[in-house]
Amino acid sequence: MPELPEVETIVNGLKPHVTGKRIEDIIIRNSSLRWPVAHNLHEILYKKNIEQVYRRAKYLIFKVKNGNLLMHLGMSGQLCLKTPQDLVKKHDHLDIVLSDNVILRYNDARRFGSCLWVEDIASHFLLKNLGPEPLSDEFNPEYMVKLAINKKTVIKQFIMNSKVVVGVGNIYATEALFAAGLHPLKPVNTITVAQWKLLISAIKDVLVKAIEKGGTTLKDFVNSTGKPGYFSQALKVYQRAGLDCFNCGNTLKLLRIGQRSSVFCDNCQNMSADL
DNA sequence: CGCTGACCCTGACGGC
DNA sequence: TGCCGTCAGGGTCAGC
Repeated sequence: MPELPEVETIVNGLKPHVTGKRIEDIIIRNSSLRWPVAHNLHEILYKKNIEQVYRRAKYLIFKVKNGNLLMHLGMSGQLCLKTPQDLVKKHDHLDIVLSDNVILRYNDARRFGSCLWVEDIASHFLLKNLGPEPLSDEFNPEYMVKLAINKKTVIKQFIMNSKVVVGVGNIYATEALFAAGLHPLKPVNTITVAQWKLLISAIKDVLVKAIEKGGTTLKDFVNSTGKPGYFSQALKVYQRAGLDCFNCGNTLKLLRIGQRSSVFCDNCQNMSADL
């Protein structure tokens, strides 16, 4: 469900309602997420103040005294602001009850998400090997050229690898490759500096625009207030296999790359080194 | 070390 | 109406 723009949208929505609030209760209805939710989470967090809320990769981080609550939404996770009057629904696995009757409610049908207590973010095994943020200056052509030397990995899997760069999931990888005119199966050691420049700008551009639209709702993405995002209307190739390319009119093709579906235009997206 | 595929889980959808 | 196969925005991990 959520890629970087969706998590960013949720974090931005939560910030004003959560920052500075005190944790009054933790209700765990189902602890079997990607990793088991600690049974003593209540004791750890009780009466602690949420000092800060921010995003790293696709993780949401709630900073409190002496540590952090690290959350990931997996494919189907939702994190919404609720009140005590809101009914508990199917797959509402976790409530973080805050002062002023604010409830942060985690819902996740597939339970691929996680909720972990982490004392030191920098050294945590889930975070310490992550690559740079895609919207940072660290994510630049020189960095990618250096990483791609001698690697035959195909470009789509490369940009979706969080050790290379974080936050680029299947939707935005697909869209950025189309925008940059690069075939998703192109080996990374054949990509020129000019092509890296084009691709990196395309990734930054698609992520920024998606954040501006409040994320992409394909099926069930909602922000912290339960509203959808509107970037799906701007998608050029994702979920459009078999339809006409907006650029050239050719039929868009579908491939499976690393168990993920990949839509592309074999006329506009080429394998060669020319631009 | 790097890459591939299996796997975690529920739900929606299409074909029969 | 139901059963079955397939697919879905994520990421880890074993095995080669």
